[in-house]
Amino acid sequence: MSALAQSRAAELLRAVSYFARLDAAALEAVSRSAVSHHYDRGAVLFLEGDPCAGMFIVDEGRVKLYKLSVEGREQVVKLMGTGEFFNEVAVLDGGPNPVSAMAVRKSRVWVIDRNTMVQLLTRFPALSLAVIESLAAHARHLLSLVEDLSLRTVSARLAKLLIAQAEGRPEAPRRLTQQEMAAQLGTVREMVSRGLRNLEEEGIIRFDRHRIVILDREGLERKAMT
Amino acid sequence: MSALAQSRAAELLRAVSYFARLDAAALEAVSRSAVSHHYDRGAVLFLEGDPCAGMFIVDEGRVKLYKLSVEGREQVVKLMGTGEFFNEVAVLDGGPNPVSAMAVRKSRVWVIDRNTMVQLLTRFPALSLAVIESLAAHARHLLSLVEDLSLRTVSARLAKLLIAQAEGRPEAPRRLTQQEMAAQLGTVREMVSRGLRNLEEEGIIRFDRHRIVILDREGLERKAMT
DNA sequence: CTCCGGTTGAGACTTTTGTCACATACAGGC
DNA sequence: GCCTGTATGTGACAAAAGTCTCAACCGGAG
Repeated sequence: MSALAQSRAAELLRAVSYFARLDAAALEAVSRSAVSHHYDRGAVLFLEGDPCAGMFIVDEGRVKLYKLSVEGREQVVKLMGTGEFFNEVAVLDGGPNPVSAMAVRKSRVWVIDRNTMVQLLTRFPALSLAVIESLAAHARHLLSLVEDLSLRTVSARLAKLLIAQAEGRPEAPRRLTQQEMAAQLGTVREMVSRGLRNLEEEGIIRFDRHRIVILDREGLERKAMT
Repeated sequence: MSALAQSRAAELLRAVSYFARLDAAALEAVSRSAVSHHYDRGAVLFLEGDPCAGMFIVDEGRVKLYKLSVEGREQVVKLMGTGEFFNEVAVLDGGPNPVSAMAVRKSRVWVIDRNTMVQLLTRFPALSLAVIESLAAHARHLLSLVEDLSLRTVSARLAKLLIAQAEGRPEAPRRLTQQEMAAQLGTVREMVSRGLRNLEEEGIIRFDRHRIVILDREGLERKAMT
């Protein structure tokens, strides 16, 4: 938890996609306000319902935003990677954090407290545009999640996830455990296990020592729509 | 589809909550750009997947934003009333409309096409703040919808809906059909019928000639959390 | 008053999803 | 190689949600 050296901060921030269009003054102001935090895998950044924890920007690592049911089932809302904002909603409306956040691996983030962020937004209109873009992307993602949860079966959601994983990075085979997939799909591990088994029996996927190989992309896409 | 007389438009816009803080110049610019449309009950304003239909502001009436499954089941995403924005997401990211929109009763709306809206946003930073607020509210609502769909039973969602209806307007008894409730809850009419029946048997609600009366608010809230 | 469309109540049944309980299987650490 | 914690496969069930079908009800329009 240390203030960033100015030049270093500005340089890092420039790499953040949403900040790309900001002028030097704005960048400098943002970097002066940001505090860098570090979290180990599994560390909780903040909890849903707590007072606004401020604006977060991922520098490096991976953070999951999630909700828990009373019985302890987890729904992952979104995974945030380098250069992405999160918790804008609480910052902007002043309400409590709408979700919980946990590092899924060693991560470094910048935090800007709510008051500071609000001032920055009024001083630098270009920053507003950056936040608007981030919010719009967030909203579009949530709408698609609502559609999936309400109108698609678990197997269809699973097929979609496999497709997304595949095109996300053809190389970086960050393999998810079935438990992680289940949390993203809003179901339980067993359903994922059975879903994968079915896809394998139908010849749509194949397992190469625990890595999933897509044999029939067409078929998978067909599954994904229903 | 007619351009608004300037003074009238500005006056109406001033009543829109999100525009409350705008100065006269901004209001004037917005009103000059807005075109008023009228839709009868059941009319479709735009469809999901079509190219951005522009920014919409409800003047009067009620518009539902919804998604349809391939089998035709409907999930209502949000109901928009007087003074609320919608379709900001498509306007801001330039993508297709993320949902469909239909008037649930005779409605009048203002429409601002995407290019115009983008120009307005850069010219009037205060307008950006208004859009940000609207987006944040939208996102918070969607997060709660995701939570409900993924982590709550249909009966819990129903209980929540009854509570929301009750405090929405204690007087205006806009009564929903079971079909409409089902579409909001992401389920089918029969489930709503049974859910209501159960609540009645448990003495939590009562029917006063098709109007629902809450007898045990506590009990209802208990149902709503599980 | 009567007819008619939209709405509601209900039973029987199917499908989907989630739970429980174990048996393997696998990857490192030692 | 042997342990051990995590990850996975699976069957048997239980519960939740959805489908199908029909009867009954209700509130205007004519």
